[in-house]
Amino acid sequence: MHHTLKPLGHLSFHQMPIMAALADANNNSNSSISSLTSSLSSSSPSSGSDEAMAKKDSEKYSLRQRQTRRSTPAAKASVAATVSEKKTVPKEKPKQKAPPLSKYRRKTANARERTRMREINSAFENLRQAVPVAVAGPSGNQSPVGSPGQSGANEKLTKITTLRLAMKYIRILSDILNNEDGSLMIDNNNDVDMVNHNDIEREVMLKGALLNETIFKAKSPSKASTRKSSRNSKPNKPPSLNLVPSLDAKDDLLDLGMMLDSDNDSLHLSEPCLSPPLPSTTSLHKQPFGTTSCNSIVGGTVVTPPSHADLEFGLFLESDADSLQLSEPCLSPLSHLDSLNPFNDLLHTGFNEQTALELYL
DNA sequence: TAGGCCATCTGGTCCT
DNA sequence: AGGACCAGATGGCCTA
Repeated sequence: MHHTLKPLGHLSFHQMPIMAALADANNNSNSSISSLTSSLSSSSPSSGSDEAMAKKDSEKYSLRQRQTRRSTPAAKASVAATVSEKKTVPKEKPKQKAPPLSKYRRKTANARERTRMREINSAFENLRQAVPVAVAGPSGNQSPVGSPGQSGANEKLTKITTLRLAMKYIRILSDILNNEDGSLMIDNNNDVDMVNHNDIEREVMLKGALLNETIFKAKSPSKASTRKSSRNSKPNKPPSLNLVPSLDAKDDLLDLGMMLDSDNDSLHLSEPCLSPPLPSTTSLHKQPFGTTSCNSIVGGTVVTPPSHADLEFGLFLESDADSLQLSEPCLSPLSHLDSLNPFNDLLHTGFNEQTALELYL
């Protein structure tokens, strides 16, 4: 895989402490999810060894592990009671099986389950709309069908294919945004092949180029040199570790000011349709692309403020509670980063760090 | 006909 | 207690 741990940083700026805590709390409890995600990532061309395949097969059908009880006081007490009980009473009684639900409750439970599944399917449908047809292009090993309305194919993407394509699409967009030199090189040959054969992806690449160009222009030589000299006057220091924005960060706000207009709700580029979706209220986030980031300590955890990579999801994708859509016509939806992060829901609902990472990779 | 995909039912587990 | 979530089981539909 070309994607290393680096992208995790922009997944977890807000959620890193939460994710770490979740990873800690959910330790050893995510086997089924990880087996799912490992099977999802099996579309990667680099995951082809027989050993790995065999392992995946064995994982695919593995049962989920029983979760250890949460560390609530009541749970702790019950665990302690169980332990002491085991010590004193070697023969434990077989646990009484819960009686089956009444007909009424079984019916209502089924109805709820159907509703839940419908919501999931609805979210999948939104995701299908968001994934352009080309990501499933000829070089992809997914089914050769496109998103509805974008091609003549009437076939619907399966759920698993939709997830894979979404991951691939995000990867493509991330690759584009990760290239700061404007060369738009994508380090995944397979993705390059897909992108080069599709209008939508070409458009994305073009927008990426415009974005890079805009950022480059914004840092005009004269201003850049003056700022550079002022920066050079400061003594070299290690990345600051505090909660308030450092002087460097404030300086960087000037950079941002060159590029951004602001209304009450959002920041946007003076040039239309190319604004990074920075939350206007969070000064820590107001760093221009390509600047070095300083770290902060939040609750004893070192948190890396977002570089441009932190913004890459938000640039192209718009997310609400259960949908993920391309923002149109502009690249940026101009709303808050949290709401734009397609993993936001995952990160706030019990996914641990490893799961989120595997999903992203 | 086998295999993939899906919807639904069901029981277990966790959480509020 | 009841709801949410999850995964196994099952059967229907479709395609190669």
